[in-house]
This record gives sequence, structure tokens and C-alpha cells, in this order.
Amino acid sequence: MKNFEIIHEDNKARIGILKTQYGQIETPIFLAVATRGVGKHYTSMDLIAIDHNSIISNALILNFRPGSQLIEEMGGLHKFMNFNGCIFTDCGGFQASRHFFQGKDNTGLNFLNPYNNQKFKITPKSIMNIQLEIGSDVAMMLDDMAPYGASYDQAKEAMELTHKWGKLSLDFHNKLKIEKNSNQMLFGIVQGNFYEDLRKESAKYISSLNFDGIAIGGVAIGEPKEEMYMAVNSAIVHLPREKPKYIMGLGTPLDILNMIEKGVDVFDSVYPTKVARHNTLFTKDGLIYLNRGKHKNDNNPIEKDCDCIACLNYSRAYINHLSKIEETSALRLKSLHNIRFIKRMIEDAKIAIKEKRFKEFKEEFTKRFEKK
RNA sequence: GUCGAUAUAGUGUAACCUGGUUAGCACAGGAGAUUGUGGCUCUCCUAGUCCGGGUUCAAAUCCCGGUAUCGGCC
Repeated sequence: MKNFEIIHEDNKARIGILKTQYGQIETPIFLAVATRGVGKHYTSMDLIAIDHNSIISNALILNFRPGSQLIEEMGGLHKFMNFNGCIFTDCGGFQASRHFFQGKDNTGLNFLNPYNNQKFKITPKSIMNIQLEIGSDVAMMLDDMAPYGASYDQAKEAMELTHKWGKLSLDFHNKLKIEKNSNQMLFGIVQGNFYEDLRKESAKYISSLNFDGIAIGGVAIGEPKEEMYMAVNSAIVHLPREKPKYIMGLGTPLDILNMIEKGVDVFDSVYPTKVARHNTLFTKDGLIYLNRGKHKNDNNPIEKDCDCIACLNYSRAYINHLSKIEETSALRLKSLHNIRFIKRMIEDAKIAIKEKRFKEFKEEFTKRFEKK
């Protein structure tokens, strides 16, 4: 049985159905970030309230606390956090750019558990086991991500280690899935930093393995936009049409639309929630800075036609007030608005794809979003 | 009426006693950043010495007068 089916296409843009162990989910999707089994300032109930059914959590960080075994004992992450939606788990490769990273060798990545300062090593095998214990619907292979500015040799080395770990991750995952009687999917990750030939090589190699889906990793790590698009373009043309494609870490509303146009199906990013906490809110007419004085007496919602919990119930003036007095409820409302904005934007994009006018939709959306 | 204290961006204050960088800081105001999340974070900009005179090479700072505010006493 195929676990991904493309049901509509408009040039490269498409609508698909991802068939996971939790259930079926229509792509393109945006995964709200719930690294530690909860969003920052929002819970699974909040996501349900804005009709958001897909998240990404982090296997490494969940394993630090409360531990993947405990989550398994509690019936898996869906039950533990009471989220009846699609859950991806990231492997922890990205956390190699964090300060608790302690270096790598050919067999895995070393970390310091920030909660108890114990050394903790993850390997392709151990992180597969952790993700199966957590019980996510989609697991990610262990990858090695070179930082922005890495030399060619450094990028090549990271890519080659990623390829090696990809094969190992896949083999272990297949074995463990049978042992645990799981239908968890596993996605591969393309690396190659910002070198066109490495991106191509990595895309071809990862595509040759039998992953359920393919992610492009190692972008949006501080590089200029042009380099990001170059890296993605170099890889994506070598990925098979029929597999779900995931760009890790994107993004902004316009980045998401641009990537949908290239055939990307899955997104995740802290961008919408991080900027929301810092008072940058998405509207169809562009970004607004909600903490500015002009909104102090604005009785309108953040966005007129938005159906999120913030816009249905509160004015810009009120949320500006909550922000000014540093009430944490403001962080929740603002985060939920931006998540909902992305979801609604993607829903509109899907309608456009069905009607074969995605390009026009994107251009109109971009024009309005960028106008000042 | 009288004696005293105080007067610095929109607001609150620092520098005054002991004259000497570009008058500092916070909030407010404006423009931005933020992309597989240990942090309601970070960057830049706007804006000020009550008024008048004096001393001095040099005054927010010392002196005199005015005005305003606050307080004490009649």
C-alpha cells in the first residue's frame, strides 16, 4: 500500500495524502513546533481550537526529559500530550548547532543532557529506537548538518556521514518496526550545505534509499535567501515526484508558498511562533508589529477575516495591552494567530492548486503581502 | 505673606556637592531583524538641561533675578 498519494497537481505544486499510522493527512502541511511535547505557550488543546492537526516534536530533547521510555509507558506521545493529530519527530541532528552539543564521531553525535549534565550520545540506531518509543507518525533519520560557512571539505564530510547514517537509520528502523509492530514512517534528509554539486549528489543518494519521504535539511541556518534557494533548487530537481518532500525549518509565509510551487509537501518552522512572541503578526497585508503605539487604540482584530482564537475574541488594542503588561496570555494568542494564518494560507493555496491557478494565487498573495 | 527645597527628551531619572568626553539610563514613540525553538530576544532611529543675566578659556553644574511646582511657618 502506498503511503503517499498525489491527488491534485498544478505544475510542480501538488496536493497529496500522507497515510500515517494516526490517520490520513492532506499535504501541503505546516507542522507546528512542539519540541518538548508542547508548543511554547500553547497546548494541544489550543491547536485543536484553531483546527491544526500536525506538529513536530524533538526526539533528542524529549529523551532528555521526560525520557522516551516514560512516554512509551504513558501510551506514546499522542496520548501523553493528548494530541490526536499527525506527529513528526526530529532526530536531534539540528541540535548539533546548540551549545549542549559535545562533538561527533563517525558513529554518532555527543550531547550534554542540559537537565543533569550527563553525557548522552545518539547514534542512527538509538535515535530510531527513541522515536519508536515516542511513537511519532513520522521519524527522521539521524543527519549531520554542517553549519553555514562550512568549507567544501567540511560540507562533504557531513554529507557523507549523513548518507552513511541514513542507510543505517533505515536498516535499523525496518528491523525495529517489525519488532515493535509499528507503522511509523521514516524520512531521509538531504544535506550538502550550500554547494550545488553536493546538494545534487545528496539528493540522488537519499532518493536511492527506500525512505517514506525525503527532507531537505541544513537550510535557513543563517545564509542569505539566494543561497537558501540555490541549495533547495539544487536538490529538489533530483528528488522523485512520488515521494513526500519536506523542507526542514521553513518558514516565512512567502518561503512556504515559493516552496509549494517547487513541489514541497511538508514544512515546519519556529518562525511563526518566534516572531509572534516578539510581536510580529502575519496579515494578508504583510507583517504588523503589534506592540507599536498605533495599535494601542485599534479596536479591530489582528486580521478582519481570521477565525483564530485571538481574532475571534480580542482586539489589537487588547492584545497590545496584554503585551505591554507582559501577560503570557498575549504570547499564546499571538502564536496561535500566526500558526492559524499559515494554515489558512495553505488552505487557500490548495484551492488554487485544485483550480490550476497556483502561480496566479502566489503572485497575488505575494504582491499584497509585500505592499506597504 | 514669608522661609526653604526642587526645576534635565513625552514620562521617570543620572551627571550638580568637587565646572571639563558627544548630557547617560529606563519606559513611551518610530523603523527593522527573527526560518528542523533551552530564554516575552536583539539592532537602529527620534527626542532634553524652565526663562533672563552674570562669573569663567569652559556652565546642566557656581552666582543673581524671574517664573513654576512642592513643603514648612504666619
